[in-house]
Amino acid sequence: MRILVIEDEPGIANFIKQGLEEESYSVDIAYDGTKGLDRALSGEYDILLLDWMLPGISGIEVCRKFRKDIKDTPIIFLTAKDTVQDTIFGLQAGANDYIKKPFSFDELLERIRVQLRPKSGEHDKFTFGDIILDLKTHQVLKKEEEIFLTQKEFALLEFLLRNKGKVCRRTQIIESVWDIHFEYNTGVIDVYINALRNKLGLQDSGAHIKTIRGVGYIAKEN
Amino acid sequence: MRILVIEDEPGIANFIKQGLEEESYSVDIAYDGTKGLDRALSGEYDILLLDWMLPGISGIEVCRKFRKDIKDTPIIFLTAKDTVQDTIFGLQAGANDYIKKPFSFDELLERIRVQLRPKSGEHDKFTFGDIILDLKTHQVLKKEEEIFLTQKEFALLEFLLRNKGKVCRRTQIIESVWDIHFEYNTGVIDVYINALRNKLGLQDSGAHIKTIRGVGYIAKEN
DNA sequence: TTGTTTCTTAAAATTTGCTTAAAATATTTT
DNA sequence: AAAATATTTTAAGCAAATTTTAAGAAACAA
Repeated sequence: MRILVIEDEPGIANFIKQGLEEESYSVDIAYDGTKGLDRALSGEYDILLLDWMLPGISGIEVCRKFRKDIKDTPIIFLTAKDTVQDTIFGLQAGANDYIKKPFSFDELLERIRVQLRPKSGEHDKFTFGDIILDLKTHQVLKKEEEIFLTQKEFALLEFLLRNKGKVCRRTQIIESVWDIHFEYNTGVIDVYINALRNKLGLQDSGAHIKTIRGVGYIAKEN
Repeated sequence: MRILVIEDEPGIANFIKQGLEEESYSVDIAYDGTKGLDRALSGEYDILLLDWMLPGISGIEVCRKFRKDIKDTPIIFLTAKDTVQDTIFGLQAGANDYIKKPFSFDELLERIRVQLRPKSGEHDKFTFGDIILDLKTHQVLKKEEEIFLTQKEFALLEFLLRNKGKVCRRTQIIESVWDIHFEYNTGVIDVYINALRNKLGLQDSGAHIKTIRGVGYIAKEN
């Protein structure tokens, strides 16, 4: 993931760069608006962190001009203190989020993750014991042999494996796999978990789907 | 952590409530602006989720009136679709953040965490002697090994550890963990404390749950 | 001691999940 | 278009785990 920081104060810029690199993002810095806009328009970045007050063109100008060309790269504004008004102009200019200085680094990280989340589908293969789920070919293999899963079964398994080792709450599952964002009272999840467990033959595979009562499920390797 | 959801659509409200409770927040719902404002002004909440369109007083009015009295409780607006303008009014009225409907539950969670973090160091891991409680994976570990706790056991331990070193009164416990806000005469707490002490094997762990007669319990490290 | 509070245990009540089968939808084939 | 097939969802009975109640034993304070 490539991040461009457009920020004139070297102290802040380097602080951000260093921190993000520790999180294994790849970070470039531009120290003024003009250079920043140029680099941003190269289109090689996944997200922009944009200071409000900049020499050259102001942050908001950069934002506006950038948005004319590139619509989908998220922009997060780094606004000074209390200027709600700035924030507002920023949002109107096409920013996706804003964060007030001084901010905690964790906060910045979470903002970035929120913006990056929908896009980041890095993996195209997941392993689970002796089972392999391949997103490209949309296949599930167990020791060379293919296990045929239906759409929903596949989607559910994919979700569980994206979160391997972490608890998948029922609400998360119903959101991600079934795309139901409000009320639900259904036992579908149970039925599909059951189907998965049967089809995958998990007994001897070094993996299992554990149920956590009252919460959800977790895909675990032994 | 107590959260008040002010939202007139029961479907959405309950969905949020359920999801947040799975994350072990304590959630109340108000179905219109007037009631919502009343409850919010009681000052017992750590964060407000506020719908824009409400019967009674509008969300923005609630926000404005609330901010006159209480400055520091974060407010997150749940705004409909694309109305940037609404967002902007919301921020001017004193909201801290906004999230567009329909939103993914994960995004809401991160927004909430971001708001809560600076205030009281919202952790996702707690330690207690040689025991680690992990909120993300919903696991309790003791020297690499997992200790399986039920929902209530987990919630109780979490509450004790959030208040590590501080006395937890029985009323507080029954309110936060069992969500009982009135009279109670039950021995559940005792039963669960007992279960915790047994399951956690606290003898040699450098930690213990001390009972304070007539008052409650306290989780202490030696 | 005496009365109160907490501990411990076991059983009752309740909730939650599993498993099936059948109903409702979608998709493919004829 | 109809029939056949496959997928997805609902529903219901059963099983199992969790939660709560209750009651006697133990610990504590006065």
